[in-house]
Amino acid sequence: MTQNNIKESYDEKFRQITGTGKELFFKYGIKRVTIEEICREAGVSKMTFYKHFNNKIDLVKRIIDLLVSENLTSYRELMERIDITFEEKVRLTIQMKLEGTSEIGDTFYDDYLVKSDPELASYIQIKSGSVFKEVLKDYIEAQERGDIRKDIKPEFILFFLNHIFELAKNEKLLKLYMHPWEVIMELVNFFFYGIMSRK
Amino acid sequence: MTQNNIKESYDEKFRQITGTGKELFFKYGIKRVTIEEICREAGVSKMTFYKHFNNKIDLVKRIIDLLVSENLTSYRELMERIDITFEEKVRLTIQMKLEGTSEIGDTFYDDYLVKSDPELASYIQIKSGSVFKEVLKDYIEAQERGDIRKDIKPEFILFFLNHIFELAKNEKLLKLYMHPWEVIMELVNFFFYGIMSRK
DNA sequence: GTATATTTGTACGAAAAACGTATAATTAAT
DNA sequence: ATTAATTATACGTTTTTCGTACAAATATAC
Repeated sequence: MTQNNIKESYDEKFRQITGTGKELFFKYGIKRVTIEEICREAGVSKMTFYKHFNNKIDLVKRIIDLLVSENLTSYRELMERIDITFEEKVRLTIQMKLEGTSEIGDTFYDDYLVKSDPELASYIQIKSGSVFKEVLKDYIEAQERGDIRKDIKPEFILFFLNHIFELAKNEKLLKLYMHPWEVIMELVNFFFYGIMSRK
Repeated sequence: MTQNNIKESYDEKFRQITGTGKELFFKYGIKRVTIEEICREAGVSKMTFYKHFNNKIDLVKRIIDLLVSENLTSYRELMERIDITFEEKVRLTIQMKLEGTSEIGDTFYDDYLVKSDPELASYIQIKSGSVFKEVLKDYIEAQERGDIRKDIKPEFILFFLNHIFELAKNEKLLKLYMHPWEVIMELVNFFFYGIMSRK
């Protein structure tokens, strides 16, 4: 029980920094946010920042770590449920993405600074890869069980899944529907059933 | 007709710069956007920028000028219509604001740089004041015509109108309704009829 | 109380970014 | 050929941001 409150205070600062860092990065992009700004907003001195992180890129990596682990946790919880079908699990996975729990790719991978920093880019690559592998495993299992038709590559499914939201932003597509979420629905249904009417 | 195309090219650059400047300022705020970035995005050299503008603040002022004049034009067009009642005109004015035609106050006045630069702040004050005066004049006339009840200060009306959107962002208010636009509708109806049931 | 761990504020030099200007070359219309 | 405008490059200056050092302050443990 020794030094318990001290450690808590230490972790609290860590959370404050990663929290406001995430917020500001999402809003303005990594490049436009300064360390001093993060400290100011987080109510933390600059020295404390450097106690926890080497530099801005280091902070970004820690934030990515947090996001990935949070995502994986809720993804696993979802996949372990036994009260819903596989199809419903996939639909919920998409909904999770929609609600913004998994912003890693969208926010960080498109960022200018990320693109110009090859080391950071590969870090994200590797992290994303680990998630990719886990999801892929689930899909291969689902295929073996017969939840997915056998004559399709699981990698193709993941690829399509990851690009649904980019497709949904396509202007020509958006014009065909009243609301943006209708486009998503259409794409998701297309994803499950193709163009054939259900028997 | 001499030097016509040259002038057009000149104006074209002006429009490109103000256009992308407006876009970037709206997205990230004035402080976070650099002149070089604007030039890059606008496809214009830095020298050309300085042919047209003295510095970033100068560009901001020109953008405000454009916004104000655009707003006034469409406002006047609206008020000159004879096919709709005064109430409908006011409702359309609010809708105009909603659709983002009049972003001057919301985007520029809240900006950090604007706040820290007293000269720019007063410039916006004066510009807003000129719009305010014109609208106020219309409302006094409407009051004389009997479109608005006599025992209310026209200045109060304008004040409330300018604060509707801030009110609509209030979290406690938002929780009471399903959609954000419902809050606006409620506020607008409250604005017209108070709490009394219509006879 | 004292000792220990952490945070803070200030100040500072170094590095990087952005600013604003000068100059010569380029483009395009007259 | 002339004129006006734009561009590319380079450059010195100013401003911002970075990362660190050190002393003071805060809070907990013993």
